[in-house]
Amino acid sequence: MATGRTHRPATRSRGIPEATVARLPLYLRALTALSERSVPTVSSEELAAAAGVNSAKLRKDFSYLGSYGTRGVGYDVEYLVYQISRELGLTQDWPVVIVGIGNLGAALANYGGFASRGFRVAALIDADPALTGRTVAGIAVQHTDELEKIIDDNGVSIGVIATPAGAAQQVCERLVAAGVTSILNFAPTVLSVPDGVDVRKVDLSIELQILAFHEQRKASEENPGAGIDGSLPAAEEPPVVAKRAARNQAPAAGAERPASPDQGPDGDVPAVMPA
Amino acid sequence: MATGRTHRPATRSRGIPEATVARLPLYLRALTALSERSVPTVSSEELAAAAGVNSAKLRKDFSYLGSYGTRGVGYDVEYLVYQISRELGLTQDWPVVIVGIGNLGAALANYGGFASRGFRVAALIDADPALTGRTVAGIAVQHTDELEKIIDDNGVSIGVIATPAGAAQQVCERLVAAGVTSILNFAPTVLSVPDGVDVRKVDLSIELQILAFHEQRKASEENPGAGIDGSLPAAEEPPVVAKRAARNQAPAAGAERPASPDQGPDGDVPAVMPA
DNA sequence: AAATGTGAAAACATTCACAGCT
DNA sequence: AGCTGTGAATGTTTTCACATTT
Repeated sequence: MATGRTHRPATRSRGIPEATVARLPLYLRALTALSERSVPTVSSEELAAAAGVNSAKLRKDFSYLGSYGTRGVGYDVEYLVYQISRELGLTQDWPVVIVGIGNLGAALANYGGFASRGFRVAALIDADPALTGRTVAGIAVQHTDELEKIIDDNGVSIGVIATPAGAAQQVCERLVAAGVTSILNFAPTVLSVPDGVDVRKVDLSIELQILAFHEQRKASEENPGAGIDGSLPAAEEPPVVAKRAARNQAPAAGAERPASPDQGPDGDVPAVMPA
Repeated sequence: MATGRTHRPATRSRGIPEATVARLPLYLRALTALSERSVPTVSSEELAAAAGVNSAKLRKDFSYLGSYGTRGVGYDVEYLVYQISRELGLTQDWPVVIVGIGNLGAALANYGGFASRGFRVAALIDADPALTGRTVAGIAVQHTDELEKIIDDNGVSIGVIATPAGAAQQVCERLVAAGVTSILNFAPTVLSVPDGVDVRKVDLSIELQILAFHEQRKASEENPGAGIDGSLPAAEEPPVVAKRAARNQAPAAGAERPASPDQGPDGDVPAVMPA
């Protein structure tokens, strides 16, 4: 998932495994919930259950942070909340800009989780002049022209891209040039960035496709033999396959594609993007 | 059980590694773009670059699907598009329901990538009576009461949850009871589901927190001195390490020794939710 | 000559199982 | 007695490097 792997051991093995880092937010959320209920301590077993992992993994994860538990007792909730927050860098406030205020960008701006927990939406940016000045989630949308100034004025180092795919790379470059070094990309495109810049990607259609894969497998497990086209082209000639043997109900309006067997790049539906 | 007895080599054996499955959509997108430009063949090197991975990994991934390339030449773009689509189950049409039509749900409904590529939004569902009947992305929002009927009538097996966190588990249970076996969860909560049900999670604030972790590390690399050095003490620490972002800083609760759970609520907000 | 497909090695991640602390 | 912290074992993923095929 994480793109851009530019981390070196440098000195001491100060490196927490990436897989562990990815779970820390999960633990933090579970701990925060416990904290709100004034639960003073929690065992690895309980916390693991709340976070949806197993306890051995959790203990191993925590062991990379240090020894923050008490044998025979468990972990002090408040203390652990603080330690993990610190490890994640959430004890400081991160100003964030969101570029692309379409449906998705607006949803992100309204997302409560942003405002809490160390992140602050410093600005909303969009290329559409019709949007600038309008207010979304209590924040005025500013025009793309201002991008560099906004980044600079606010000391922004984290940017969120929620533009159409076609605009993403360009926006990315401007963000990076202006000083942003971490990007959360919602546009369905691969961003190329210089070393030292981190990119994380959230891609709806990829998630759905992964689900479809497993769903299909479930189906064929119950009903083997119903597979599509069992014939295995044992590496024959790569023919211009007549694709999509539509065997299902009619798709919604015009998502069909003409599969002319003779030639033609025939539009495979473009990788569309978020609004 | 069952499964596992592979007759012959060469063919796809059961069990494509999960890491590979997660990359197939990426390859598919890159291939689709090539297809649109009428590029007939592509090498592992080129395709890997377009997908943002390295070529050895790509070849290994493809080797799990079968031998679809031609040595000395590369891969036939159209053919590979078809093979990967088939493997992912995209040669059939998957009806999907979206539950929770707030900001996020609406954004998802409008997301173009949904309609294309084998997915079809079969229904939008929300608990708010004020919304039902209203149209979003050309689809009428229906009330939660209809959930079971909708699932059943449309043969839905994939559900998307975009409700507030508090409602997610309940919605999940109803979806599962009605026959849904794959869930894409946008609510920031851990869903518990019976065996056989797949859940994937998309969590904005987790992604941001992971970025913050790396961002923090970058900052302390340039500006050692006030870093997070794990071997040392907890207690206070001079926040505001970042080069940029010298804005506010967060709470920073006491967190001395793990002992007194007396105080706690430092106005820590709940794990908020979308919509 | 060019590029795939794949064993084998290396790196990384998870799980086990228990010694050691409270 | 209970629960953490961690080496060792196991499993998974990535990378290497090259024989094989066109």
